[in-house]
Amino acid sequence: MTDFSPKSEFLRVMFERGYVHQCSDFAGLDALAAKREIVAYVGYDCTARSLHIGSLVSIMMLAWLQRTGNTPITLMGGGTTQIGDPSFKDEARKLLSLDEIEINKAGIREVFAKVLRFGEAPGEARMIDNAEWLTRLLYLPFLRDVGRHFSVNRMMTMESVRQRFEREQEFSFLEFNYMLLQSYDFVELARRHGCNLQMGGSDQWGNIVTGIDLGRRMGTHQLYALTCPLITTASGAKMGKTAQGAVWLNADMLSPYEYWQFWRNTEDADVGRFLRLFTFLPLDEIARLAALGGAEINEAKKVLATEATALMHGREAAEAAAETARRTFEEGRAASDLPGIDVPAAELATGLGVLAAFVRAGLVASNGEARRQVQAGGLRVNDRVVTDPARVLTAADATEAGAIKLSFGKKKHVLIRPV
RNA sequence: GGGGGAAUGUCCCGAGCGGCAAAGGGGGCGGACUGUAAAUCCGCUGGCUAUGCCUUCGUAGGUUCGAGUCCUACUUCCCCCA
Repeated sequence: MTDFSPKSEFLRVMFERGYVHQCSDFAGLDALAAKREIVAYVGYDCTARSLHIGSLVSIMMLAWLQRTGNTPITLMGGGTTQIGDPSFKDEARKLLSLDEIEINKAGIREVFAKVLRFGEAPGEARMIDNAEWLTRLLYLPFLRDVGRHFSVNRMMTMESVRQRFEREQEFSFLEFNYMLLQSYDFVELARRHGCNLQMGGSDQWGNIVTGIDLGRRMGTHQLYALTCPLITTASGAKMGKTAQGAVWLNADMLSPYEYWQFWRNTEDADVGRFLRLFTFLPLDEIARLAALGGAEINEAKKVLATEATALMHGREAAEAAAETARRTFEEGRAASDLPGIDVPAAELATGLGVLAAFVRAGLVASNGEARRQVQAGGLRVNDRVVTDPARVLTAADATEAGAIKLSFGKKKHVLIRPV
């Protein structure tokens, strides 16, 4: 794989930027890409109201695919989500109701229009839902047409599920069918839309090549697999976890400001790699930024944060987030567009306990935690460390900007606005 | 079908001779040092109207002044024999 030098622009970008983990046939895929004839899909199950940055690598792959003249398909898993992918899972996830799936699907759809151009013409992206065909399958015909091509023996030896069997953990027949459905999706997309490539995370390798196999047995054109590596941070942690949980892509789940902050806090050693994976900046520019040493690397992190945020939330929101961060961290002022909560003026008039205020702002989970943080010196009001847990906030604490700034640690700030 | 073991702080692992808000890790959070980084060191890591009160150890009962700890039944999981 390392000595392969691609002729097509698409594969060249994939290699240069670090998107490639495994491919079923580099040369074959390269030939298709050179003719700009790739029609590639990535499937997204509707397990939450928004995708998180775990899905971002594959979204970027689709974006590059389109930018290099090929055709992307985003497949919503309206059908497969009703089953749940067992790959590399310790236990079955709980079944989602059809209503939940619909809500999630609606939330997830939004993100793709930001990096892909949709339409009907060649080279324009399609959005398809596998519920379209999966919900209409008839059991016996499906078993006879598709099921007969699957070897249970072989499926049980697949890496993605082997642990489940080895540990003798429950593996339901429902889950067992996921692989059949995903494989069938690939065939269906090949037939309906001329799809010839499925991309995804490295954990999807088994499911994807099984689909290629099914295609061959069911007489489609040649299908291909291309997977990207699972992204971890330089210090080995799974990427995309914050105190609040996952790093969501939708603004209603995680504000652009917080999203910007996530990227801003990237480890030094990851800056170059993340710039290549998560921005469209040219490689020479990235090389220059990644070469910055010592404190100067912070400039590169700001570029990363702003570019990555602009991709998901728009240039304007990204610049605003950058500016808020600059005022907050570099000037130590209370930028007015920090996250904030409204508190009735009447309540402030009678006095609001600091502990309760921090809980209300969502910075700490309980009064008890707030109390402990006071002892640790982790809470500040208008940049002054809180030392007295009995302290009461009143309207007099509002600064000239008209708000009270609560800080938890060095990085989390919330404004209390009297209304 | 028979025999033996296990379920602990709702993030995970895990100690716990009847006095336990319950050892120790990991993870997470805060503080110090830095550069909003990493590494390192220190602290915290049930709730509350808080020198006290309330709720936690698979579920439901029982013994006891007092139960995570003992007894009974049930649930789930693991191991051995058949």
